[in-house]
Amino acid sequence: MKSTTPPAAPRGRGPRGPRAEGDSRAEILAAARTLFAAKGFRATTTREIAARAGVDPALIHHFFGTKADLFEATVQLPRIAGEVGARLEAPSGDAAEGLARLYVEELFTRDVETFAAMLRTAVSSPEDMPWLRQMMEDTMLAVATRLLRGEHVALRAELIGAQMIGILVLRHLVGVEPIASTSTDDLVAAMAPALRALIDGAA
Amino acid sequence: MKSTTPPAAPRGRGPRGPRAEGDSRAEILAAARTLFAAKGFRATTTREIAARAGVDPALIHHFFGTKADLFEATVQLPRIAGEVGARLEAPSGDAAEGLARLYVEELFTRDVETFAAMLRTAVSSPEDMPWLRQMMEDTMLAVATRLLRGEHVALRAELIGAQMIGILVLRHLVGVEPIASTSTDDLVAAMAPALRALIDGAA
DNA sequence: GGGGTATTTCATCAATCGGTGAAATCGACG
DNA sequence: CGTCGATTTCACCGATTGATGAAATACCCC
Repeated sequence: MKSTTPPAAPRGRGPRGPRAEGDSRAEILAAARTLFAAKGFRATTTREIAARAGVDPALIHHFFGTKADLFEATVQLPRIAGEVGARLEAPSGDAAEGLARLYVEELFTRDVETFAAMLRTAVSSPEDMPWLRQMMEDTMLAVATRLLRGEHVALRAELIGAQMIGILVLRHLVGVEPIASTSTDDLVAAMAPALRALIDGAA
Repeated sequence: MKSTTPPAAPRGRGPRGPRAEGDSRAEILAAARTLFAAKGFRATTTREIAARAGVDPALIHHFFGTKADLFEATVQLPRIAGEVGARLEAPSGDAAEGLARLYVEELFTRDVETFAAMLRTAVSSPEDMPWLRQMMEDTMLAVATRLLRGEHVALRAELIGAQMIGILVLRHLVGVEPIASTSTDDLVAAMAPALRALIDGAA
C-alpha cells in the first residue's frame, strides 16, 4: 500500500505540453496579484502563492528574487501612473464627475487588485515598502497642479485623494454595505457634489 | 566576568515596591496599544509587546488570553462609540464643521491609537477581526439616521465616513505631506465645504 | 509563622516562514 | 547521440511565532 508516500511528482521540467513555456511564471504572477490584493504583503505567504499557482514554492525564488521583488513585479505602478496623468490632461465637461468616473469606473474596477495590494501594504506595514508613501504624494501633487487653482491646492488635492482612498477601503477592501453594492452611476452622482466643492475651493 | 550568563532575573512575583499591583497589566495594555496602532494586529508580535512593557512574554497570556483577546481589550470600542453617539445628539451651529472638528480635533488626536489599530487591522487582515466590518457599518448608520435627510442617506453617510477614513490614512497612518502637518483649523476649513455638500445632498 | 493565592519567569513545543543548494528532467542544438 | 541550458521539485536550514506547563517568589490573611 505504501499509503504514507504520495506519488512524489516527477522532478524535472514540465512533463507535458498543455502548460506552455513561461506559463508557470505568468501563473505565479496572477496568483500573487490576487493574494497580495486580498491580504496585503506580509499576510501573504510564498507557499500560499505557490499552492494557488500549482507550483513548488522554490520556483518563485527562481523566477523572481525575493518576496519583495515579486511584489514590485506584481503591482504595475508605472502603467497606472501614466494612465492617470494622461487622463488629467484631456479636458472634460465636468471635472468633478470626470474625476469620479475615472476612479470608480476605471481604476477601481480594472486595476482594483493593484490598488488593493498597494493600500493594504502601505497601511499594514509601511516600513516594508517605503516608496509607497512618496508615490502617493506624487499622485496627489499631479492632481493639484493640473486641476486645482486658488489657495491650499495641495491640501485640497489630498482631501480629494482621501475621499478616493476611503471609498476604496469601504467599497473594495472591507466591503461595507450599501456602498459596496451601489452602482457606479449612483456612486458617481453621490460623490460629485463633494468633489466639486473641493475642486472649486472654499467660498 | 561570566559575561555569557546575564544574572537570570528572579522568577517570582515583583520583588520590590515601586511597581504597584496590577501595574504590569496596565503596562502591557499600553505597549500593546502603541504597537497595534503602529503596525496592525498581525505585524505586531507578542514578544515585542512584552519587551516594550519590560515583561516576560508569558505574562501576556496569563493576564489576557490569546493575542486576539489582547487586541479586543486594547481598543476600547464601546467608549468611543458612545462618545460619537452622544456628540451627534447635541445640536451644533454648523453640522459640517462640527462633524469635521469632532473627528479631526478629538477622535483623531486623543484616540488616534485606537483608530489606527482598528483600520490597520481591518485593512490588512480582515478575517482576523470579522466584527470590525459590522462595527464600521453601524457607526456610519448612526451618522445617517441622526444627521442626514433626503435620498441615499446611507450612501452619503458612508461617503462622509470615507472622507474621514482617507484623512486618517493620509494624515496619521502613512504621513503624506502637507496634510500630515496641517493645523486642525486649516484642515477643518478645507474639508467643511465637501462635508456640507454630502450632508445637504445632491441638488 | 504557615498556608493559600496571585504574579512572574524559565524552558520548551509545534508550526510556519522565507530562502538556498542540489538533483532531476526536458527541450533544443549540433 | 551527446551536450548544454532552462525549468521544476526535493530536502533542508535558521529564524521567528504564539502558546503552554511548571517552578519560583512575594504578598495576604489568619
